[in-house]
Amino acid sequence: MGLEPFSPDSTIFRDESVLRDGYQPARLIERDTELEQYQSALKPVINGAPPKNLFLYGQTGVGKTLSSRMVVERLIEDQQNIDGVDVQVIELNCKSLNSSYQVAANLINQFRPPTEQIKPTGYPSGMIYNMLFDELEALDATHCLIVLDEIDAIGNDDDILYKLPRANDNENVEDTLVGVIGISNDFTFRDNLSARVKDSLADEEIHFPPYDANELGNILKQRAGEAFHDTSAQRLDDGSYELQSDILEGDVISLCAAFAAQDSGSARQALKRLYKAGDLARDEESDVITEAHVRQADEIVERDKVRDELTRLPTQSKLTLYSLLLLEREDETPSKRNRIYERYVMAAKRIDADVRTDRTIHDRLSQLTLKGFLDVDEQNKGPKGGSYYEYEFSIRADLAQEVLQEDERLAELFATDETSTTLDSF
DNA sequence: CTTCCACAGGAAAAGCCGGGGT
DNA sequence: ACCCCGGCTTTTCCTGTGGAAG
Repeated sequence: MGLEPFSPDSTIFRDESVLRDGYQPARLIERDTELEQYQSALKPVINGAPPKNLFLYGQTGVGKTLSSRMVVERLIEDQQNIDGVDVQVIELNCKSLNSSYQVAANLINQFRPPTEQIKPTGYPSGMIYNMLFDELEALDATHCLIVLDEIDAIGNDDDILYKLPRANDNENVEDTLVGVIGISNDFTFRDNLSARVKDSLADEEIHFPPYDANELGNILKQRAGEAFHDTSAQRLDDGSYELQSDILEGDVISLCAAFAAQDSGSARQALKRLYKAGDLARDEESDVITEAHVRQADEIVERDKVRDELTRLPTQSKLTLYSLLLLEREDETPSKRNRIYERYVMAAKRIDADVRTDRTIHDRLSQLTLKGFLDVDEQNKGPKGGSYYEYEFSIRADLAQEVLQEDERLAELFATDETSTTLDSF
């Protein structure tokens, strides 16, 4: 087959990395209140006082990590001109760390040179904290701020969130003033923290609300100005942006913003759509990004997201979906729980999975509905039928089938299914 | 210091049943 | 009177921990 030669873009993207995750814009917009709050919460540090412990929370893609990084950078820069204050900051993403122990071990390794790294397991839990305290004590600094991103990953084991904020009070560390900044996507995480942690960790809480369509629009304009050819963004006095572009058709930005606002209020989601729309235009060798590209991009992004969530579902939920898929094929949807359960039992037996009771499957169905995969319709026919729910797919059935087929355990259901359609012998 | 086991605590599942709307 | 929803309680299962034993 003939390959097209690679050649750099001349029409759409000037610098597409601007639209990627992790790009740090020169200016973080639409988060003024939060930045201000954050900065003022760190003021004690500059005055040489013990730092406050902070807790930042809000959904993904609302600027928590970026805000934190910017404020911290600014702090480090400014403190250089101030005598008697020397701040060190260490940042740790706790995403794949699910215990206090692992967080502590990783922190220690961040302090140590590569030759003196410790193993991530094996030490008594008391010792690991002492090692961490020793490292903090030995720091050549007056303050140490520890930023723990995605801290909700550590789950219920919140020991370290008690020990670190209290390190000074308990005289574990005396020469360095320690402050903890926790960042979390999970609203319930804070509530589930033990009382002693809640007390010590959250001197101040900063809430990051989702962006509205207008705010997302400005963020997109700001980035678009850098990302695309023949496009420039101008910041106005009121903080909003004005865009001039030969690449982006009129409603492209506001449409991306609207889709993302409706979906989650996440800047990441909005940027993804814009990026994807640009991709589509490039693939078509179009000179402009049109509204149609955005609609198509939205569908793709949305589809990928659903796909992702579906893949992660436990086997029992997938079996439940499979049952509904069978009914859909037989034109029996919407369908009530009993009918779904019949199919479920057969399917579960066939792949040798545990067969749950109908009560449990009922719960699964509610969950799936809550997640937006299914739609439910309440029926009530009185004495000659009673009341019950009818379920049907809210997502496209072929997408569900696609994902289910990829599941190892469910694969054989489809394998036999292709050759003989004996399943509807009931 | 490792390995093994027992135990606890929590989460998922099962079981129970009153209620709601027609 | 029909039917099953959904809250509540009980049971079972699972995982992680700490302590004892090798």
